[in-house]
Amino acid sequence: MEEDTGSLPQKNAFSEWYNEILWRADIMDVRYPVKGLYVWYPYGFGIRKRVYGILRDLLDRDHEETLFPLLIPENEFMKEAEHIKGFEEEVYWVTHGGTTPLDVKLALRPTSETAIYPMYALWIRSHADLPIKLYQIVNTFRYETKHTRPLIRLREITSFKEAHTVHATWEEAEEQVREALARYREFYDLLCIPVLISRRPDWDKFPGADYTMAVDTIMPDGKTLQIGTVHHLGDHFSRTFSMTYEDANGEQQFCQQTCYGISERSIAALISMHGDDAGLFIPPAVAPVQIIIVPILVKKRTDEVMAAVAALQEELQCAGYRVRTDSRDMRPGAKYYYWEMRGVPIRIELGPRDLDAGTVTVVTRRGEKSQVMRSDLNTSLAAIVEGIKEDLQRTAAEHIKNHLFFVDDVSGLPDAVGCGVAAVFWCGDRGCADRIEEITSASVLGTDVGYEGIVVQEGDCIICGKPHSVVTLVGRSY
RNA sequence: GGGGUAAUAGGGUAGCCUGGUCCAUCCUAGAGCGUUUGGGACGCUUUGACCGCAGUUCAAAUCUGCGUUACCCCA
Repeated sequence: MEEDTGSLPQKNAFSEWYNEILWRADIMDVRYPVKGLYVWYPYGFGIRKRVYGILRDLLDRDHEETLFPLLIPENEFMKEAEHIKGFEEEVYWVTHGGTTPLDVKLALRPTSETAIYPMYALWIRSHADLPIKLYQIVNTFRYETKHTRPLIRLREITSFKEAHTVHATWEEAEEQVREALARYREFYDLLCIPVLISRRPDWDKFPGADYTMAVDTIMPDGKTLQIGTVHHLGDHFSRTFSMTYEDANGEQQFCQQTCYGISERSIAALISMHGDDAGLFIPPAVAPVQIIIVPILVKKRTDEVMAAVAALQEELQCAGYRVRTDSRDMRPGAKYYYWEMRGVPIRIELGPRDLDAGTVTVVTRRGEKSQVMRSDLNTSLAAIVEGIKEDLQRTAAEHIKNHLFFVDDVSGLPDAVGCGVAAVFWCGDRGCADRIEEITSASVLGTDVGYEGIVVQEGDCIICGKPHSVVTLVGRSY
């Protein structure tokens, strides 16, 4: 047994592992005295900054970033009936200004449709104004009554990236849904997180959408985590908010819309997918520190080693790496554990032996150690970074493969769902879905499944046997 | 939605049942000094806690109620 200076709960005790790694790896401080609100440590925020940097870069190709107000007046918020019904139990209201009751209550946005669309209605006049593709990264509020969980179920979502697009036709909007999904897939590829895309069943779609496509991944305990959604809104909101445009024939038409979002659940997935018993493992692309240099100091040669370390850091920085030297007065071993917990993908040790041999010692977060000639360092590092990415992708892909089961018989369903996600054929009938959920005490995640591991798309419904039923994912979810 | 358990230094804990022994135990972490340094160093000195509010009592970390927070189980 390790000393308690070191040991993290094992990852197969996922719940404990997750709770503990958040503060051990300086991601979040969960001790803020309000339920469901948490504090980002600077290191965790550094990860967030890079992850959202990637997301920004992806969207900035053809979207523009914007910022709408946090507060939404009650009259606007209450316009879209389905939307209200979906959110009314979880909205925070601002009711007073100082001690004076407000004439019009103000909602803390649970999402921003009703903040953005009244403005869109003013901005859009003709087909020449379309399409509009804007996004913002904001905090949103939901009065969660179930158990809150850092990064996963929050009362203040601190990092909600929401995009809102407007199109002339339903088909164009549908095309945007496909593009958004492709963009999200690209995003999660860069984070080495494999995803399952599916169309949520009707009863589980976004309130006020024509349909909802969801991006899920599978957590270490086999439960799914929804880490992105894309909604085709049709003209639900444009009718409510009078968003019309004049088409080429001079006719007024209702706009067609989409919206899609990703939250800090993406960070939860990143942590959970790649971490291990020793701590985090952050992909180089988003690691706040990509390379940690640990000097090995012996009294007689301290100055010599420190000079070499300074030169090394300088060189790596110029090569574009985020690199830091740990010159604290600790044993080297203690530093190794420290940076492994924080998921730094590459460690370089430099001591007297390296100095004499003209080498440095490079160790990956997975523990692969190599002596590299100082003169070859740059090319070697490039290869090592590439190897780490492949390692993470392969490991993550295997995890999904090992937790996704094709099930063609009801008797196998509970076991499959007990340890992962089941792919079954389902006829689309609500009664059959209820039966599936009853048997598994899990949820029907969705149809139109996008995952390369699934080839057969049609078969007999697992409940009623109806032919030409479609592949459907079933799983327990967070 | 329903139930359960818990809250003592920065983190983890003992003490609580049976109130007084407690200006609260131990591990870890923090600060200072010195010796060390290729996988969690050592010595000396030192800082630091009974979740909040009410109640019972001569006396509360300990008993009661409420609140807050956290975790677990079931739907």
